[in-house]
Amino acid sequence: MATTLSATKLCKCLGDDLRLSLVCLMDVQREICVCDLVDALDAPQSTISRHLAQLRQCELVVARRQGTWMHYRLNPELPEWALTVIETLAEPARTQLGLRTPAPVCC
Amino acid sequence: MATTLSATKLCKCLGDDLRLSLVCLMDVQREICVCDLVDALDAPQSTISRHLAQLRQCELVVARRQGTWMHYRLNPELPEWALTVIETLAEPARTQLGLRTPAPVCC
DNA sequence: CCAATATATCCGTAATTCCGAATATACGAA
DNA sequence: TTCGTATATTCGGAATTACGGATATATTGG
Repeated sequence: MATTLSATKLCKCLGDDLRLSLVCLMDVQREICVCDLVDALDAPQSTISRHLAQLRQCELVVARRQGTWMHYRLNPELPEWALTVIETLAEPARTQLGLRTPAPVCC
Repeated sequence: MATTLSATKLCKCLGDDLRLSLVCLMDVQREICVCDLVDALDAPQSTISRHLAQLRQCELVVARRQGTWMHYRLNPELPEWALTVIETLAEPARTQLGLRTPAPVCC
């Protein structure tokens, strides 16, 4: 089910406030753990986890386990066009979505 | 109902094969009329028209009437980041969606 | 006014996506 | 093993979106 990333699929992933926020946060912080994501964005944990799963499934992000924590970051093997899109969107998205760069809280 | 374009909304618009195809075709051809779109993409006219309406409503594209024909093109007042996203996606999308640049047929 | 062409909109239905509480799982520490 | 914390998954229902045939509208030419 890990169909390779297509332009349409990338856009679908980014076409949701919460997922776009997640991706933006990962774009600033090289790596960020779920607890930080949960309290940076105001949404229940299950919702965030579900969206993270979706991003993982599209191979937009990868996760690394460290003990109980999961650290997420953008997939370093993203095709260049995908990365360009993300970085182009990051700035307008941050202001539009009211994201302030959160200081790493836990981990 | 013409809420200004946001990053999320742009992605939502582009997160559909048909709409992305439409946008790609407008990105190559400066201007293209509906009949050309209809026979470049293999979809019923009402479907294409509906998606065009959606793109119009998000202000991603603008239309110009010339007699019976409608000519569509990317909104020239698109914010720069939006245009960058579109142009970044255009190339991979074209091959992924199997779009060949169609020779203008009518108009 | 009428017919023909191009395009848009309506509308009922099908498909997809989203939500969040509840529950399950994974891991470290005691 | 048992507990506590962190995260993931399940599940049923709500909401959104997509589809396309039928129909409406707009425009030109006769």
